[in-house]
Amino acid sequence: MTKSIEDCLESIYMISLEKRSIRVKELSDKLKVTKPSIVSALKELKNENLISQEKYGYIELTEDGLKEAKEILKKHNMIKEFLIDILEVSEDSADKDACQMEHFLSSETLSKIEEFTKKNRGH
Amino acid sequence: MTKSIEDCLESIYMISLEKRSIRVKELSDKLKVTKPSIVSALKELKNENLISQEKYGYIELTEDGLKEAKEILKKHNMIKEFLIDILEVSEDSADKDACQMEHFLSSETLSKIEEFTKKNRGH
DNA sequence: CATGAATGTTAGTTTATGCTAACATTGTTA
DNA sequence: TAACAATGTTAGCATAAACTAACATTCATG
Repeated sequence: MTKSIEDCLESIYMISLEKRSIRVKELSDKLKVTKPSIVSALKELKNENLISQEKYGYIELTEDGLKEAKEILKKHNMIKEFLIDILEVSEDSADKDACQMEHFLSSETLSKIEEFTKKNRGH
Repeated sequence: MTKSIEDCLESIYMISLEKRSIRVKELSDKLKVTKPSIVSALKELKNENLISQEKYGYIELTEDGLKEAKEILKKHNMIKEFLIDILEVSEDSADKDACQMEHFLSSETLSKIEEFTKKNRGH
């Protein structure tokens, strides 16, 4: 799965935590890309059976999609927590940077970040 | 300047620290991309007057290119140092991850990383 | 010094990610 | 309920970054 498609799945899940219906427009606003860009990401997510959507209808996560999205968000939040709690980065920058880092950081660095945060949070 | 072009400039500088002559082949080996990919990056670097190269000849940094390259490498090393000294990531992963992070990290996160390393190195 | 190996270049293709313009559908409201 | 606003879709284009295949040049050595 590519970065843009993963971002889209992640956003679908994040929105789904607050409201039942998810629309192209909301994703387009959240991710700050145009609606056609969202539509093409959705097409791929449908191909991979991670979401379902009737034409012109609402977007829903499948069971697989939900599982995948949870993992992505978990990683995102882990990095964000590190940036905010350890490095004292502002929430905005932390969110933006975590959104990039989540896509390529080595598993080694990822686990070192997690470990470091556990040990040093609150110091 | 895009990521791939910046990577190329950075590698030219790194190689230049060890030997006088820099060739397409060395860059292609170092960056693990094919020679045509290097050639197209070099073309852009020439356009921006950051390097000079005669056809089929050696690659040299211009004054501007040297300045730019030094800044890029400084950033790279700063991130790498953080990953190694603070998070205790292996050199290989640190190098690989720093090479990605250097391209998009917010200036805020960058300066927080630098600050944190200064304060905590050796603890 | 001729030839083959190494290196450099060009042209063209592919994939990822974005965009705009044009059009289709749906929803709202005067 | 007709018309317009909002939303969704399609088609086509642009750029970045990679690739392969084919070809050009240079170098090294038999």
